[in-house]
Amino acid sequence: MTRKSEDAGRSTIRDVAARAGVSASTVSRVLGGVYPVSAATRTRVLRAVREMDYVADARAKAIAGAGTPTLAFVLEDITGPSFAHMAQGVEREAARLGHLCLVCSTDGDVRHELEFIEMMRAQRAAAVILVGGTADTPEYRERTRRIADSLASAGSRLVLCGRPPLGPGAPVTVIEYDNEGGAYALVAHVLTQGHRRVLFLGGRPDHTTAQGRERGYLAAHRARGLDPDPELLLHGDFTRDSGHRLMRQALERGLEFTAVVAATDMVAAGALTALHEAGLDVPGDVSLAGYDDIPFARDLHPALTTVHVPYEELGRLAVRTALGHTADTADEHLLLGTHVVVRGSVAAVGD
Amino acid sequence: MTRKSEDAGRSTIRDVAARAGVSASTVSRVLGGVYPVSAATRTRVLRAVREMDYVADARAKAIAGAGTPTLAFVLEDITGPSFAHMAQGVEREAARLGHLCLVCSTDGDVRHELEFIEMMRAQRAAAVILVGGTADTPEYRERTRRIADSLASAGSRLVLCGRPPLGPGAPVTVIEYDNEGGAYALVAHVLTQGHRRVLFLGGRPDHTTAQGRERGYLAAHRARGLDPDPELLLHGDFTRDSGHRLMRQALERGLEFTAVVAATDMVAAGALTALHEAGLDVPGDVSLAGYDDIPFARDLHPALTTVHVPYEELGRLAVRTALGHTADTADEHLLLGTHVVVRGSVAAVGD
DNA sequence: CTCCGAACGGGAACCGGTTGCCGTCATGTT
DNA sequence: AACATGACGGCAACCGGTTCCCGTTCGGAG
Repeated sequence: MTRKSEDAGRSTIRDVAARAGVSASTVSRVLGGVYPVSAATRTRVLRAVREMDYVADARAKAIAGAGTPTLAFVLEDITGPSFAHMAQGVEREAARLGHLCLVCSTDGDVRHELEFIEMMRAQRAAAVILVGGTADTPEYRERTRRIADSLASAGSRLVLCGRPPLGPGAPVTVIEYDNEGGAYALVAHVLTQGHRRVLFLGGRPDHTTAQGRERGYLAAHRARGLDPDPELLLHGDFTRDSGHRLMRQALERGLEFTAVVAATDMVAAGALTALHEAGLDVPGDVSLAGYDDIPFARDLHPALTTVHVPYEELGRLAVRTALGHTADTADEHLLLGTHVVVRGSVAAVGD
Repeated sequence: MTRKSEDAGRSTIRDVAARAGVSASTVSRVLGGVYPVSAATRTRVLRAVREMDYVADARAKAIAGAGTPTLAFVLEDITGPSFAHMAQGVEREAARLGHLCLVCSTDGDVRHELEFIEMMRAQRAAAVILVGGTADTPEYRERTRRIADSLASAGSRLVLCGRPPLGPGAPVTVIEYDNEGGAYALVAHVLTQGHRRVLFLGGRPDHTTAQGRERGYLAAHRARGLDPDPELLLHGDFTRDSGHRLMRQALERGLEFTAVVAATDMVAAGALTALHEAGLDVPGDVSLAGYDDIPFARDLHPALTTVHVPYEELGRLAVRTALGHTADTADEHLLLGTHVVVRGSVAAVGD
């Protein structure tokens, strides 16, 4: 057994110092950077470091004031394609800037979200990024605002990514994309094709993202002087299964419609399968549109007309603005644009 | 300005102690747990903690020997559906066990992977989980083995999740699923339907996952005394675009085949679109199968026959076994089973 | 009314780093 | 040859916690 030198990773800066025959401060200086150290000493120290396979403890560094800050993001479900793209944006930008990322999924449970944020505060994360929409209730706003204050006073910052602001005065950075505008444009496109009964497969009624898209759906109708049948406004969640179930129920109940707009591409995918199962042709018998422009949208048959959202960019921006600001920066709000991607799933009515 | 008490987050345990009129040790004891503290003192301390919104610095705790260990996972691309599910498994299990997760994507770049692992070592992560296959070269094995030793000697552990072992003696935990077996079963199913010229849309030739699936493809043929035409074995990567491109090229080159087996569902999705674009019917003109059973597979048209892989379970297991073992546990190797999911995209030949 | 032990709380050392301050030594000037 | 000067490197304090060890104080038993 070569225990002596093989007890590598456990070694401290003092062990390295001892082996190099210098003091701990000198090792720190050699590793740290700019302080003048003679070439001979530097060489000895570096050799010791290499031989012992020494890596400074990042946590000790952090506590001593050196060390790169960590940043954290909290999301509902990493397997959702749009979440995943935001996460990718966050992670890439953080990596580019040399920061580490902590990640937590909450499964949509507010209690988990709270716990995690507390942990992030304990970790002294430079910023906490909340990714994706949520149920918007008064309690939620009050709670989140308290968290924002708490983080701000600890020198950190809360970032809401794809989630609306909390109202004026909260120390929060918000990077959103235009749910309502995107849905408006999409539904306008569908109406332009002559459709008049457009089924909307929405999300949970209290979910901010779902609400925005629903508002767009309604606004597009009103702008043309139309008043959509309330029966055509269905609620579920953002999963593929929800789309499948809602669509099947709609067909069973004999609802009449010539087009379907789904709150997400996932929902649209499930709906599409339900339509196929019912023997209906898309877009021959009924048109279909989604929202998010996930990569898969092109591979549905027919390829899905949808709304493109710059998810990765959203994540990147969140990181950049979060790190660019200090505790007492005013609240900030960026709204990214979206655009309709026309593919084959929406046809003119009666074609 | 109520600066006095609002300078919350920045407060240390000594500040809290001062406000409660006790020593830092006492605060630590109240918060920490089991040491006997009188009810009166405890109350005073807890009130001070609440008033100051104090949270102990997790990094300081960690360095002092208390504190929950962190664990880290490194993957190629969080937006890949199968990676995302593994990530979800890792994250959920870690959360259940009260651990925090660091996450890094490498974009398939080995240099990034190395950098990140070094960072994880600096963070003194309890375990580093490498998620997903990789290019398997001698250098890779040697390098990874060095990393494994390095982590082991630092009291941490390397876990390979969905990636093959490094050879005997490396201090590594491996949780794999049976790529070859799954592909074998899938291709056997296709051959049973009477297909004899089966196009294989593979991944990168040096990628471990791709290799396993390719071996299964070959083995299934040989088991029936068949010798697949080498022309039918194509290489790309695991993306949707790769599947699309490969399929289109195959059609342009006039390759003859009655079925297509794709290395992943993503590849299959791209291939399906290319087949549709060429005016071919699936499974009428050509059968198609994928691998991974991502949620979307059901919503392709026709629904995709594929191989189900317990990705989330894989991630959970990785965490559990990683944390269950100490530095000098022998290397360990778990192989999870897979099974074929028959949907509509493979039909009997000549039907 | 002592004496003893348990319950409680404080001081100080320690975890593994960084950094301000100061002493030493070798050099370059005059 | 004496002196100023700057390059190096060590000591010790500090970051924010935990925990060992020891001194008080208080209660009950003898």
